[in-house]
Amino acid sequence: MRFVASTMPFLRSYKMIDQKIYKPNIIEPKWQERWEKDGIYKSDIDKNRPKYYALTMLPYPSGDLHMGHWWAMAPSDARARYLRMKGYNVLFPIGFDAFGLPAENAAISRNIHPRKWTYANIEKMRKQLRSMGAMFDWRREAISSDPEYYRWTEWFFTQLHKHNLAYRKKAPVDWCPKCNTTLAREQVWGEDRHCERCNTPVIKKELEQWFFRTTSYAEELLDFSHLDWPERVRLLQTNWIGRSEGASVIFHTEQGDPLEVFTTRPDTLWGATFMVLAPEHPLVEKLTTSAQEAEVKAYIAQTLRQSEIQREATDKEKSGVFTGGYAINPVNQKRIPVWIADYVLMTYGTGAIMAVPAHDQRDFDFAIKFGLPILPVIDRTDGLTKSFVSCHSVVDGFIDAIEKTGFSYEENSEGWNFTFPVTKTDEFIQVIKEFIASKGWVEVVGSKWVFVFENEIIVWDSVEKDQQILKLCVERNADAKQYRTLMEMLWQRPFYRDALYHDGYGTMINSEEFSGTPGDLAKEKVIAWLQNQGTGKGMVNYRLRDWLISRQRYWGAPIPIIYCPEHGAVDVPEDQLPVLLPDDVEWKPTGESPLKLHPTWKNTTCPICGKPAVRETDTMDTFMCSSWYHLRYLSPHYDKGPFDPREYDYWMPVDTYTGGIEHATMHLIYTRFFHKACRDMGITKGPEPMIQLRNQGIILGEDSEKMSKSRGNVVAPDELVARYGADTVRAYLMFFARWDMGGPWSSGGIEGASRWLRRIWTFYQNLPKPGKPSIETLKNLRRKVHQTLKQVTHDYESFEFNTIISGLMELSNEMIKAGEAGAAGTKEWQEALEIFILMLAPASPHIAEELWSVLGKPYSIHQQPWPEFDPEAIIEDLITLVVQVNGKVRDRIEAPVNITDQEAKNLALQSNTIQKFLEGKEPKKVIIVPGKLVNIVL
RNA sequence: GCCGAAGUGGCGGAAUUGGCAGACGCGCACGACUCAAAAUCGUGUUCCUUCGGGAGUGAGGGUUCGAUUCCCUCCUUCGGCACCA
Repeated sequence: MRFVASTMPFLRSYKMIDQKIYKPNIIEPKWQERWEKDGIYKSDIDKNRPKYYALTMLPYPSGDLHMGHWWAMAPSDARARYLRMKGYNVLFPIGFDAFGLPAENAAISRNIHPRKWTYANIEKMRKQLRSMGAMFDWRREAISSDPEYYRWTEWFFTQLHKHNLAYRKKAPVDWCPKCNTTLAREQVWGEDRHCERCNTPVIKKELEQWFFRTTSYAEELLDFSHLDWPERVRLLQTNWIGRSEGASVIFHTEQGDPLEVFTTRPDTLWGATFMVLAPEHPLVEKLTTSAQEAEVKAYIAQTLRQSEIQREATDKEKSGVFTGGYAINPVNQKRIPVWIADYVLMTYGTGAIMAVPAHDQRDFDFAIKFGLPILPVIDRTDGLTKSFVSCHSVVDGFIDAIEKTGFSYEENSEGWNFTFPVTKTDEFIQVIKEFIASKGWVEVVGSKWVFVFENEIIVWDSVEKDQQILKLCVERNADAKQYRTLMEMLWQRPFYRDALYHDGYGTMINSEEFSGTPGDLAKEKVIAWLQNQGTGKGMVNYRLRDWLISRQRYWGAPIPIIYCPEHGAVDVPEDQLPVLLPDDVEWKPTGESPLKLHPTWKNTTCPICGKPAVRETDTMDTFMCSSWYHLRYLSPHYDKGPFDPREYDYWMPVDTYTGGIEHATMHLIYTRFFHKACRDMGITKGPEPMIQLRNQGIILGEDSEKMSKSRGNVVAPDELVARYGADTVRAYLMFFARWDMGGPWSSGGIEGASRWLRRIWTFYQNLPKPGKPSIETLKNLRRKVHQTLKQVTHDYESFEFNTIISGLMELSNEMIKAGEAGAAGTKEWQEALEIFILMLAPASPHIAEELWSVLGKPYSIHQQPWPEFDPEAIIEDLITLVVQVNGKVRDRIEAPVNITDQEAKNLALQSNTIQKFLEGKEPKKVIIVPGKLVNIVL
């Protein structure tokens, strides 16, 4: 009895038994029953009408329909209803994504069977869904945990396996210790790599698991040309798939083993001064010399341990060890050391890299830390050139001389910092040469790399020169002894830092015959050359991984595989599908599938040889179920295949798919992969499963935080429906925010929507008496009606639900005013009454049906055609001519709509208000926007 | 760090193409009805003002007769990715 005070109007209305008071709790169930009985929302194949498949993401049966479901579904339903009125044969189905962990967790904590828990929840949610008054065709309801459904989930697995798109491999996989199962990469979130469902940090486990070859479709998944999807989702998917173009280059170890690397920068090959392998790389053992063995083994052990306890995100410091082994750089035959480091991942590329420290930030950090040689091989594109001149390096008179030549500098206690364009380098060196002290040197860095000594000028253009120059420096200043490379020495001077490293595409330098190749051609030229030499080739790499689908849980579709000692992994024959889940299992979380611990379930015989064999005991990721539910809706009870091909040919593809953005890199990639794989197996047709996608935003609690039970900010739709009625909740949800944005809930706002519907109700129940309206009144009324119709039609097409309701609110305000002005009883009046209710029908279907019948119109409003606006009617005959002086609005003049520019100008100049602002001056210029505005420039 | 989106009254938000900023609603104030309250209806509501006006769409600059809208720089918030070679 929380709402005693506010339910008062309803309570009173019961007592008064007054038909004229709006009672949504009476009319809503009444119409829902009638619609159900008459079957007005049955969607059957009808080749005479254009089809429209409107799909909303299916809910998980958690047991409660929350505000997010309403926010996602109610406006989608309104739009589906609008399309139906537009003449489409609309399919708007519903079902349940009914497999999954929460059911099993409930079983563990409350000792209820997952099936019982799930189906009780479904029953409850069906009731809640019905209260929404949506046009779901319940005959097409599909539940993924029904054997008649998962029979086909298993069947799809078998098909994928037969076509080599499903495979089994041992791999380090992400494991959630709380959910006691493996997770797909997409289900691991955040910096601390936690489980998407329960937030527990995941650990790595080495397990034999089933995968789908999503990577085979990486390139095609990047093609969105057949899709009308939000840019945001396309971008998320594009980044997730992570295409990078480059080359595969084959290095060789000194012992002669090929060592393949992937690089996006083949143009930097001459700057590859060392190599780094992932600690798990197969060649590590062979490369490691006995002297380095202990260190290497310790490092490998450390990284393995680290990956289990999670690498600290704060620990960005590079680590690694030298193997003692060397490789040969194939472009210049130079011998370069091979290291191992955990910044190279075994799971990307080949698990080995060529390190180009001068042009890759990570390699640079690594080289600086371990004193490895760094050689710039790409010219800077910004021409940044720097030189620090110590006062000990030059003799008296230097600074006067350099000033005379026009160089500017910053002075500090040690000397002078120069920054100048690369074109002035020679001039700079000339002056330095003249004033260089015998125990000094001066270096130029950035766009040129030159060291000036008393007797010679040395250009730093090779790794050999690095050491040679360093030696000369040490001779002059013993402090330099501590540095292993020139770059390490230069790095100590903060002034230089921004000039030492860059990763831009500039002209190649220090690269033998390729030196001088411009940056925009460098990559392709080197790739062509590598290909010619047989040492490499162009290659594309993707960040996307294959989809790990094994789950060590009970409540999912079993993976239909039998392991035979003789024949290996054998598919369960199609006529034996589905592999049914046993009912009697132990829930205790052990880290093994409960199916594995069942005493008999896994024992079977090999379909090939008939000898004893065991079943796969893992179940499938539930994203597998949701990858094809849009197909099961077409014929949920069909038993000759996953779907009835006649239904498929009529309804597919999905025309509009609505749901949350959180699925961008999970469900929405999986379902596209699934469709394309099925297409290649001859099961589905067309390039894509869902043509148009629109995402709703998220509704937050009133405190602007995510709704959650623990926060106590959950707004329950059931309570709102009981208090205000579904029509009000629907209208308010459409009104209160942009659908694609969402935002914090406002309990005050819904009162506004409630008032509005009550006002409409009262208005239609007590229509004003006919009067003597002016022609103007009627014309204005009709204009407003048709303008609103045009706008609302447009807004339904483009998912702008909030302006649909505000437009209808405006119109209803106008209609009330027109009624007061005596418009009742005219044909314009009647038209307004009807069109308004027709436009309201998709948003608030029950009140619309009731008021439609009050108008004496035939049942059902939801089978009426959407009205067409009259282009003649929307034309204004008076415009407000805005008159500006110097861009500021100074006057507004009513003028006929067809006013000429000259007339508009005259009218503006004649206005008394404007005269005042002109102050007798002659306008310099008059800008006229026809029918809108005059701007007088003084 | 990289990529992306968004910043408009007290609040949610509106503004077809660069052309009247703040539609519609909430809230608030005042008034009507009422013994009273609720509900309902009406009026007002960006800020400042010397009542002439002036300022104003995160901040600063630019293009333009004219910028919430286009361009540049920056700030804040949110989302995604994060040693991806």
